[in-house]
Amino acid sequence: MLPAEDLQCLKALALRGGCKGPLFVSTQSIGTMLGISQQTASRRLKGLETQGLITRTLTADGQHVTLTKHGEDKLRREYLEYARIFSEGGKTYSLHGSVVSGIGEGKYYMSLPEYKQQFKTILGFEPYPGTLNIRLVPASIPVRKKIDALDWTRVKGFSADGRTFGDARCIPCRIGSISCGIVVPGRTHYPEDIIEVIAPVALRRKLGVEDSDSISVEVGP
Amino acid sequence: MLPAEDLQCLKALALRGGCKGPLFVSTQSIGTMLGISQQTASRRLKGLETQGLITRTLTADGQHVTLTKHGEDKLRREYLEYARIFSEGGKTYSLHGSVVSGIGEGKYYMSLPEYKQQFKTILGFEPYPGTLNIRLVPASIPVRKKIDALDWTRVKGFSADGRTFGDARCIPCRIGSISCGIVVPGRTHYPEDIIEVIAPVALRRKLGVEDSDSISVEVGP
DNA sequence: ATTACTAGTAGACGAGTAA
DNA sequence: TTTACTCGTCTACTAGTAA
Repeated sequence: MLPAEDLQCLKALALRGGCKGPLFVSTQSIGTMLGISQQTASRRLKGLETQGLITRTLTADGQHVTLTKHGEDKLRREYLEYARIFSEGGKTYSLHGSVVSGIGEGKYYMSLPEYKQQFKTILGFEPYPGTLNIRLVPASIPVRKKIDALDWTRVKGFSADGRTFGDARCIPCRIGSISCGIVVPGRTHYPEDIIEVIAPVALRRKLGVEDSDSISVEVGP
Repeated sequence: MLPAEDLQCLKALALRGGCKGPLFVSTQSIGTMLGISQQTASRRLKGLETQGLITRTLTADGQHVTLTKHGEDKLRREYLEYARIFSEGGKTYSLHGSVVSGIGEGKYYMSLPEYKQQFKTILGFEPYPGTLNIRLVPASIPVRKKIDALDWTRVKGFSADGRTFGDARCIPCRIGSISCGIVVPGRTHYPEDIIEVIAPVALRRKLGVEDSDSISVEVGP
């Protein structure tokens, strides 16, 4: 396999136009570009030439470097791998954790018609009055943070009975084949390792889970 | 800047799904994947964690690795650079060389109406009877080879006066702002450092060049 | 100015091994 | 099984310098 430093150097050359025509560089400029010494840059270029990834013609004040077809192919393969990371795969995120008990607040909020109606619009189902609280495993916390950057829908707050109910946000998700939603209260400082899931059915019963059972939630298209 | 080996490791993790959820790996498996030892793989992962590019949770029989937002951003930046290399830039190739004299064959062939008509169809102009021969600088030869892979149009051979005239191929190009074409005879073994350019005008006169003057040709959309 | 050699050295590597 | 420590080796780096 092509060593990582060689790939880095090859990419830098391509980025400066080394695929499209002879690129005038010096080992000094390459060195500065990659944060290595002039001598190391010299060795790097010689190595790339030996591997048939570039061709060089030395002049008195530098050298003309061009990527060969082989060199360009190596980069294209790399490019396709990055494309696989970001484009393909459908961007479905998985959260893993275990069922925990909330303090029953979720149940109360989900019974309020003002919230209920909004969730129906956002998620396409009328939520069962109750939430399933899940404590994420530590490894899922960074994933949860990335999910934060996705398209959440705002749930508007309201006033009723002389009380103020705050904003929240919601995103669709799935547990197994059940369409659910993750709900996060608006302003309150919410623990980052807990998520609250709502669904059209009583999840605990439907899934046959109880506290400390492990569970997975899928988010994304 | 992120060391090349760290980037390589981060990419490998992302490729296995480390962006989308906790990825179960062992330092051994990472080592095998990257062609390094278990110990080095361990160091690599610890390093990535220290830099805030991944989070890890160790278990008895391996570890769960997840890319952080920061780590994913690093890769996305890299991806965009590759995209710049391959998508952007219009894929205009530059060939550099110096004017040389041919043996007058080009002039003869370009005067034959059967060829003339085909070039008019392909290039959109009636070629001046004569070709400009260019000897490429060594650095341009790999570029020429890449151009070989582009869309050439076949020029059909024919028989006339009891002689057979062979196939050729042709691709549009530009010298300065003049629309030209590169012509390569079909079967004959043609020197790889020489190209023949045809144009609607007498190029030597129009450009004011003579033998050994240097010249650039642009190929591509 | 360049490239790239030699020399000396710092740091990365893998083997062995503990936890 | 794992992870990751120590340790000895050797690679790969930079400085100096020739061409």
